[in-house]
Amino acid sequence: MKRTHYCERPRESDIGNTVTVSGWVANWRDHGGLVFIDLRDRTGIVQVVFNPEDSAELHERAGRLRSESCITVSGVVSKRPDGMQNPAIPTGMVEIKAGELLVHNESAPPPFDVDNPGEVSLETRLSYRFIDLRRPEIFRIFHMRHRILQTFRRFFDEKGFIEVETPFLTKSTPEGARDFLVPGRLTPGSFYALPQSPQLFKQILMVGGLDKYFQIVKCFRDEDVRASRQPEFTQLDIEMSFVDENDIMDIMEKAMSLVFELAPEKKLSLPLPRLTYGDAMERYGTDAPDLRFSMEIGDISDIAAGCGFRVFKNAVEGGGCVRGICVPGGAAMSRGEIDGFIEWVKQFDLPGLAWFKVEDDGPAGGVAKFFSEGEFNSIAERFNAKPGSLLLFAADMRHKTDRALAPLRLHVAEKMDMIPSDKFELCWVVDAPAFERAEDGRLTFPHHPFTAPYEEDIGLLEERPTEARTKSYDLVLNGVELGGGSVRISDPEVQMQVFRILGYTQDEIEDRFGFLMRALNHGAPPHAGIALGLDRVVSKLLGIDDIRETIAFPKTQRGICMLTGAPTRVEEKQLKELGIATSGQ
RNA sequence: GGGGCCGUAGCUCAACUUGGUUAGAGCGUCGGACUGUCGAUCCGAAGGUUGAGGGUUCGAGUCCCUUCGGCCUCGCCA
Repeated sequence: MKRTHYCERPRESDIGNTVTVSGWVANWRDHGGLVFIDLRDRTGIVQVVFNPEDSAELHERAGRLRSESCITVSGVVSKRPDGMQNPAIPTGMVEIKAGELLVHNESAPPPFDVDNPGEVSLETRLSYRFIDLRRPEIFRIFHMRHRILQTFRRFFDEKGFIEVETPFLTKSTPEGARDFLVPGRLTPGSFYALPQSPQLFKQILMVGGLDKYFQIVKCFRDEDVRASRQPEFTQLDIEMSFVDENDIMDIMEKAMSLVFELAPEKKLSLPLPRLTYGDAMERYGTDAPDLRFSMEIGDISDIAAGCGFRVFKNAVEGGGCVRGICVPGGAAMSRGEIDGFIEWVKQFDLPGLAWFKVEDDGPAGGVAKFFSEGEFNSIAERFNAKPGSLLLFAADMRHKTDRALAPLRLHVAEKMDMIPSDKFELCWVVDAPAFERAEDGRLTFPHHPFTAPYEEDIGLLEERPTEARTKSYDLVLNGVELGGGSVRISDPEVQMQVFRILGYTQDEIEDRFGFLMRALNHGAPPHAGIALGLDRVVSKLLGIDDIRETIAFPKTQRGICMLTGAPTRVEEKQLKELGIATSGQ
């Protein structure tokens, strides 16, 4: 008995035809006489009727069927009796009168109800992912993921890109995220690392003349798991030769607009807005701004410097700043709600917030009394604050004010219901600096050390490294970084200079990046590229917050696969072979 | 590494203010009835090391400590 139709297919036009359907028992209703089986496959549900008058033997076997058993049934598609139709399902006008039944595999009682899962914990669902995946809404996620991947593949193929696979067993790079290591059996004491991204390989492919490369590829980073982060995740990786930053942004925008057509309610307007990294940091306090609402961060350090409020004055005199947001309608908030915000920002290591309300006759409450009328007017003007607004200020070093204000802006907006949930604000954040000063004073990089600075900023690299801008671009959607890229350094002198500024010795450069330096000395073309976090693209397009929902077999917060239990201990023999000793535990 | 929430039947939850007899409910499961249901209905039953271990107490699901696991978050994520 071979399947002829998917469960959702039989309709009134099929009445009288014999069909064979396969699937899982979604529900069973035994009336003593009639037995009804709702049969489910990935397309939907169809009702099968077993009538003892047709076959007593078949009816008896059907009566023993239970949820989630896997069966194949054939029978005649029949019109349901009047009044017995079910308009809730597409096949609800018909039913299959069973003539033959094949039970492939009975199911033990499922740990949760597939069609009414309620609020089953992710833990349980992932342990029984094979049951969870039978749910129509879960199938829809993976079908969408498939379509997004196929859309990208088709698009880049049509544009002349070549998909090339790069190695998973590769070289550890101590900078960046922590590596997953794989011991090399033939080279005891040596380790491969799983790639954090195929970055250097794709650059080498450009030097090799591939010209246009793409890959949909797993990347691995051994950092703490979050709802938006998995230790292994999928990137859409792109690299092109003889192009500049605009070419990459242009082609990516076209690809994204195609993908967005898969969710027709989410329209994109092209070209996407671009804002500079400096602008984003100034106005939103983050390099991944959420543009669905305004409530931009304002800076009143100049006014605060001369005001009578010691906390503000001291902050500015100590090299810090005073920055804040203006909450329209926030003056209606109670003292308790405002105190709630003050408590909330403490998780970002900010001591608190200063605040006052703007009323018809001037400032009120909080720190209002410390400001002259002139100072108040300047502040109100800067924020364009209307009566009824609430002003919230953070006074501290710039990196600390912004670390708190950026999430506070989102937090308040959510509380005030200012975020239109159907809006999709995609933008580019460009021109990130080549270097950033870490809190311990060391130089790091916002992107990676292969990012090309603007020619006119190369002179700044040595003297004022944090002011040198790069030809970089991050793609940001509703406050989430979907991906980023840059024009790469193709001049070996510049690359060497960047490594030296980062403090690498000649030996270290040769040891870690010797192959790159050699490539850059053998006819490297100008090249640029980008990588997108596909799990995030998929979840955003589906309106899902947790990327685990879009990954077939994701890891838990401790990096454990609930299905297999990995990672697990291995046999002593295996370790010995690899020359590895574990330290106790 | 830090902070927080959670863990009770297969699943989702309850057991209160203040520790008190035999830890309950819905769904599911099992048995029975039923020829038009579709989250079927009705009758009945089984099902618990309250995540684990220790402590306080006459008495612990409840309080304390440790531990395991899940989730959120800061740090981390070139």
